[in-house]
Amino acid sequence: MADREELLVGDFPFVPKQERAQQKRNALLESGHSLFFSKGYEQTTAKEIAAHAGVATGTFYRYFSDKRQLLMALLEDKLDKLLPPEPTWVSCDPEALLASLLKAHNNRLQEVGLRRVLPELLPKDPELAEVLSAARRKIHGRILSGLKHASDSGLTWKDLDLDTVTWSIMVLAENGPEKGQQSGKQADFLELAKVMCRLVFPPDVLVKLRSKGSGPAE
Amino acid sequence: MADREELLVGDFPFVPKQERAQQKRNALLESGHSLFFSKGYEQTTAKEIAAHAGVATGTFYRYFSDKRQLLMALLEDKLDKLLPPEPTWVSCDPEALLASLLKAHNNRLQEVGLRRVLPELLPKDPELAEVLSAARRKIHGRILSGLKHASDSGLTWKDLDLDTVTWSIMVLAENGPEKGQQSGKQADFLELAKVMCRLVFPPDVLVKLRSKGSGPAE
Amino acid sequence: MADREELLVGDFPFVPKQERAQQKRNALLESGHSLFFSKGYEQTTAKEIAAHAGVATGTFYRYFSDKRQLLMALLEDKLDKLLPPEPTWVSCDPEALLASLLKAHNNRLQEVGLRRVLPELLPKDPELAEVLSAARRKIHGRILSGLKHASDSGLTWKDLDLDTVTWSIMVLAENGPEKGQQSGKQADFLELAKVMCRLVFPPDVLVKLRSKGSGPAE
Amino acid sequence: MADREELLVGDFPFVPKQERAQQKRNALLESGHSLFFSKGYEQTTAKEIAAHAGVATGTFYRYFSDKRQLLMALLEDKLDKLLPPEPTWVSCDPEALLASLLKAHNNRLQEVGLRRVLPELLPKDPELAEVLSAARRKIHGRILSGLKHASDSGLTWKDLDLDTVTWSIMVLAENGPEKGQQSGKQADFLELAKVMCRLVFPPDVLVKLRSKGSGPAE
DNA sequence: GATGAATGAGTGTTCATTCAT
DNA sequence: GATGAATGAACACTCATTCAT
Repeated sequence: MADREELLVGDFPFVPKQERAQQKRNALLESGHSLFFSKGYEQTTAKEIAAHAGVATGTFYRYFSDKRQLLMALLEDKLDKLLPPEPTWVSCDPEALLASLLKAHNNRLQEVGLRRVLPELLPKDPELAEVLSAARRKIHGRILSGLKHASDSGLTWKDLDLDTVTWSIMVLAENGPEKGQQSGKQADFLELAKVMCRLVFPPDVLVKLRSKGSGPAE
Repeated sequence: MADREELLVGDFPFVPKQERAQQKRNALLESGHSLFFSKGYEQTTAKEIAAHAGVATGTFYRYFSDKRQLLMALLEDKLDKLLPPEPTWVSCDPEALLASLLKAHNNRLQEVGLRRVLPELLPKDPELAEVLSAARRKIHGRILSGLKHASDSGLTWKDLDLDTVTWSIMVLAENGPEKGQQSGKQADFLELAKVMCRLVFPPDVLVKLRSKGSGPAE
Repeated sequence: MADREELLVGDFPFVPKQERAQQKRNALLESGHSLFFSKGYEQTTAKEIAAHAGVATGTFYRYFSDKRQLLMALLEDKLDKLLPPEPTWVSCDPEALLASLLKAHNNRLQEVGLRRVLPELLPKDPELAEVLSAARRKIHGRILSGLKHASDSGLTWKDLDLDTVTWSIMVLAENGPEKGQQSGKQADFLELAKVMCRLVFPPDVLVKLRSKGSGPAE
Repeated sequence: MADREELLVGDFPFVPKQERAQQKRNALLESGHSLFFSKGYEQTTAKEIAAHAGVATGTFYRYFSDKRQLLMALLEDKLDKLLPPEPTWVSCDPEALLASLLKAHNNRLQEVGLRRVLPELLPKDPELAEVLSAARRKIHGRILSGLKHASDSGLTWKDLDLDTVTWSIMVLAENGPEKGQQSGKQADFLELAKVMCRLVFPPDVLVKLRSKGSGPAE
């Protein structure tokens, strides 16, 4: 890859093999990520990933048993970053707060970039599906837990099923505005946040929260 | 293959060629549909579709210029069925009405079964993407128009962006409960309908509508 | 093909089957000819030939065992027309006479149009090659015989091998000017005739022949 | 495959990769050449060429983008060898000289062996046709230029069109005796040379040239 | 460890030929 | 006889994976 320097300088700094290996592995992961993202999974060949990472084809198979495994590694790497923090619903301005959370979450999604490959693979890779499903369950749990806090404080609608609301929020966040090029208008994050808040809080609660001034954040 | 009728009816001399051809074409469409659905588009070969339909490889190419064209034919066939009617929001029980609409829509989606292939192909087939995008725009338009009616009658929230609400309803309907195998809980249609109605009507409006008596909707 | 008329008129004129068959056979031959000519042999499919002749694919195989056989039939049909008459060398103006013969021959070649397919097939079809070789031997024989007449009358060069001269004349005629688009200049038939005559007659013989007056040729 | 050298020389450690690759490329070229020659272009499959060269199908496509490209490479390789030197007409024995040139040219043609494929491909590959046409124009130019020299020295017939003569010589040389298996007799090179010389020089000029003894070559 | 040339099963597609109607 | 739908072997070409160097 870029080992020429060592040869010139001698074996001096002696970068531990493991570290060099890690670099290569990361380069491959990174290349896989960017190629999967831009061309899709099936359309990306192992050779391309290797070339893009500056290593030989065979090297690819030293670090990953196959293309699929690289994807799984990618997922493990990135999936944690995808997990949003448990949202705080009770604040002086839940709408604005939620909007900023949504924006941040969307950026993470964008950066992770797996939206490009997942739909292609989920249906035919049950293991992958399970991994992802677990992640979604985790997210679902966090949101639900946040809602329960608010609900326990009597701040939410009484007639809505919290589970359904949770699920709705998650779906709306996942298919967030950014993806919405397809549908006509680009709803912006604040409007989306308002919609979500409407599902959670009766309007008067929002007014009350706002009037509290500096509501203590969780 | 599909000669069963003759067997039952006896030797009615001539099955018109066109009809036989239609039968074969349909068998291929059907096979394509079910294989695409179960294995995905890329993983399904023309040979397999032909075999599954009980014809030879070459026969496939008599009826369709290639795999993609079969998919497009499938889409044309099914896309109209996918279009939901413009929902009527104003009724004595919008929630129940909406729930039944959602259920019907979901059945259509299920039957059409393209959810399996579309995610795989959309990113790499701009024409297909355009066709679908147009369909979604149409749906979006219908929902929005329905909401406007209700809004003009002063029945809706005043502080929510109709476009965003429309988009939210569409997204929620598309990713409806059935798909929710992935996320833990299966929200049922009525709960989902309630959530949607909350986005549209203030609770007191719903009460008023209900009290109006038995207005028959659609 | 165009049998609908009979059905309307009844069995009245009763075109003998053989004749109708001949018509179809000829239509197929003609279609084969024109398609082979314009697209080459391999590039022409049996289906196309049938369609162009206005009959069904299967009908093709009633009249010809396969594509190759149609070509052979074509050859037999056309090869006789290809045979030039034994040229008369001794005339008052051999050059002009030869030029007109060349022109006529070239027209025949053009019309027959097999130059398009023969090169493609000769190397891989020994039987075809033999048929053609026989034809060429026949032509060679005719030219040689003509030359011998002239030679016996003492009109030709004495130091040239008649066989080689014959062969040269044949080759030049076959690759005649028309084909010469490829090489830069388009030699015209008279110049070519002069060249051929130079191979046969010493210049003074030509002068003598010319002075003989108007001997009618051929 | 072609490692015989190593076996003889011992284990000279590294056969440079490039050299191994060249060997394989050459083996493929050679296989292509011999298969095209014996079976024709269309009848030869890439798989066969690979098998004949002792490599796998995929390897073929490492060295050549497709079958056609291998042919083009073959042509480039061989076309230069095909170009005859500008013939020297003025010598003490033009006939003998020409005969030996013809023989040499014929050997080259034979070795190149493209006569087998060109007729098959020329009509349907305009690029190939252009490449070949250019080569022929070059040859035509060389011959014509040689003839002009002789003509300027007043050694040639005055009544023949030089262009036509040039073209005739070229055609005769191209369809040289060797190809003449098809026509009955095998004219030999000397006789053919005599014929060509007759087209260029009046007999008395030849006598004069011969009597000169050691005529200076060009 | 790293390389990249080699592999060969697998893909979509064509077309000469057959055969039920 | 005539039809044209059906056949299936064959082709050019790709790519995940292996392995000699």
